[in-house]
Amino acid sequence: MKINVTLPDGTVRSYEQGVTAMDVARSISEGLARNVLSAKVNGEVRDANRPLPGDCSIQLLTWNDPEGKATLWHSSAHLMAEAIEALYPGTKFGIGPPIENGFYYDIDLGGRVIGDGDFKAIEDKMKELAAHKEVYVRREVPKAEAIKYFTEKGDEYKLELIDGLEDGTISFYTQGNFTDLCRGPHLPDTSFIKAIKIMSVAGAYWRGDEKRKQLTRLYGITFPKQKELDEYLALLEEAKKRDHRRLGRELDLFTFSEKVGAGLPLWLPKGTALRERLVNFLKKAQEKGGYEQVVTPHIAQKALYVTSGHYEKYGKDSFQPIHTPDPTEEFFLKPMNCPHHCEIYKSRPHSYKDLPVRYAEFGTVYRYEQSGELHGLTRVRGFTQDDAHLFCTPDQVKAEFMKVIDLVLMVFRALEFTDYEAQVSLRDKEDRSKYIGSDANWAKAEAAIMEAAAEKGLKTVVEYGEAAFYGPKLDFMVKDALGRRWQLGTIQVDYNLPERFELEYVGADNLKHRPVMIHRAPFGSLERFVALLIEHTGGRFPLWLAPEQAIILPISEKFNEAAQGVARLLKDHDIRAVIDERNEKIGRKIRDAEMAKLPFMLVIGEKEAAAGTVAVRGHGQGDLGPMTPLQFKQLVEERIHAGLATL
RNA sequence: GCCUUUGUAGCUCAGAGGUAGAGCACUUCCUUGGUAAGGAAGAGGUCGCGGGUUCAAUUCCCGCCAAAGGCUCCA
Repeated sequence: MKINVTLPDGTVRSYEQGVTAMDVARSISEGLARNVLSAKVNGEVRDANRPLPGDCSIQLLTWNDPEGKATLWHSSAHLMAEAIEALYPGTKFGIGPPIENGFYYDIDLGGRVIGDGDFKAIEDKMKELAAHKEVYVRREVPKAEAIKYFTEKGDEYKLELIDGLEDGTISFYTQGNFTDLCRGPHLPDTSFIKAIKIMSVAGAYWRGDEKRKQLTRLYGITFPKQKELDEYLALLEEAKKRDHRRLGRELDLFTFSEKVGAGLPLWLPKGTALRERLVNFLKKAQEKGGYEQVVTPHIAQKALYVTSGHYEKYGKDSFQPIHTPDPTEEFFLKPMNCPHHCEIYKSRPHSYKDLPVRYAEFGTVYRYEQSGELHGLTRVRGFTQDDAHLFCTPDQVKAEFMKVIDLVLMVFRALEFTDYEAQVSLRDKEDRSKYIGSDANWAKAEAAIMEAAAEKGLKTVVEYGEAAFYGPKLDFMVKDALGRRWQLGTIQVDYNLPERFELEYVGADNLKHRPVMIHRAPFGSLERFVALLIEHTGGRFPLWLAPEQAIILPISEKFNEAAQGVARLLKDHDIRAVIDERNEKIGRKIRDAEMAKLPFMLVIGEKEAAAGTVAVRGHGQGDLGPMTPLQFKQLVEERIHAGLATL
């Protein structure tokens, strides 16, 4: 009996029944066989050494395929588990999947504590086992047998996992002395794993439930070549140089003080200048879009948040009430601007002719984030949202929503965030108790978001359980230097707060109607947005945003006066320039300016002073030649326009 | 909040049971120099905070605070 195997290029080869993907690889070339980690058979990723099911199309997977990487890492997780079992007998195992960069295994060490001092021993053991070229053996087992095996082993975690599986779909993989419940697929043998690094250890709740036991999660990464591990580690080091917490200090943008409090950023003058420029940029765009600025206080009475639902939802987990001499009064720091904006809307009657009404506020809010969650500027306890609330009639929702999408995308383009993901954040499928409002309202809101996103041709991913408690969201997610996803822009459709606040407008029928609210923030928060902007630009901000656009460098102190003249001239033309008047050589001044990532350096010495010019040098570009301050001003303007031309 | 790790000068870091060191930054002086670090001198630290052990703690132990990487959470 022969079977026909179709390769990705369309060629069909004939093999004996029982042939494996690895055999196919070997028949093509030995070199290929050495690199095959697993194979996609009729679209399903399987072990390379598993017999092919019959006539099929296959794609051999190597390190260059994401699924190939996942296979290596998944098998590495098993290898790590084997090493751990050898080093720490009695360890129980949770789950050990491959992830974006490497793999982890959740383990229960029965009271033993593992720290990074133990990593070397685990790595060494893994290397030793890998060198044994242990074969990964797949075996399909009946559920009863699987239960028996892990009952005898005393591993309640695996038993719980088996409990959720159907009989007939359960498989074990064994390599060396270690057997695991696993769907696979796996490598042919452990020798494919050449370079091994245990990265970190963390606590992780079993099944992601904080009410259940916290297991020890060990993160690791492996590669088929040592060189690739070295390169990966070097890449991580490079990424750390873009960390906004580091650049924020180096570029004098912001700081924190233990005395002020964790998660309460202090913006330094340069950071403030950057932030103000972002604010003004958006304000201008919003004015064009028919928004009106409003201002609301930082605190409000408890009753406001009882009405909005925030009190019930977050009251216990937020900053606690502010008291006054009157013991019956309780004020809260505002965690959101929307309740205040609802009250502004309510302050006067509205006709359908006035809608949509768009209230915008750069509103600073305070949320008591869990201490373990605080992270630089991306997760803080006091931050400013570029918030706005649009009150519209039901049939205006979609058009308004689409306009907001345009605004968010314009902002992202202006700041060169090309790598974002649009995420539709919906309710938790199981637990509806976390949300307010009727199913009908939620259905309407979800439909509005889906339709608007679709009509805008936006590629979206859907995430359940990510909605706000009052409505679904369209979130714009961006990754930081280390690949962590953060929500920046957000747009939310809300049928619920208008109900709670009893918002109304008079329709053409002279009857009262309920408006629909759209919450939206293109940046999300200034803090988080600036953090991501720092990481994406590496501190080399777009010219229009740079806190300082140029630094004037006198060749010697003799030319400080000439430099001041140039500085005045540039200032008159709205170019932000400073002077380095230090008693240093020009080479030193240039080096320091380059390190400070200043966009332009203007050198002024005898020649320039006489000719009324400056010698311009671009950051990372070298000498751009002499020009007059006015010519330089034109250069700056051209560069800014070129950068914003795509808007 | 939970797990692991860390906390020494403005920054990056070394150090040891007997009250501390380097480089850079800073100040002063010399130098007035043409495109990525000129030279010299000086100043600067309650070794995160609070307890405990000890003749003696910054070092060992405990608690707290803060930070890092995760988990959970995220209006």
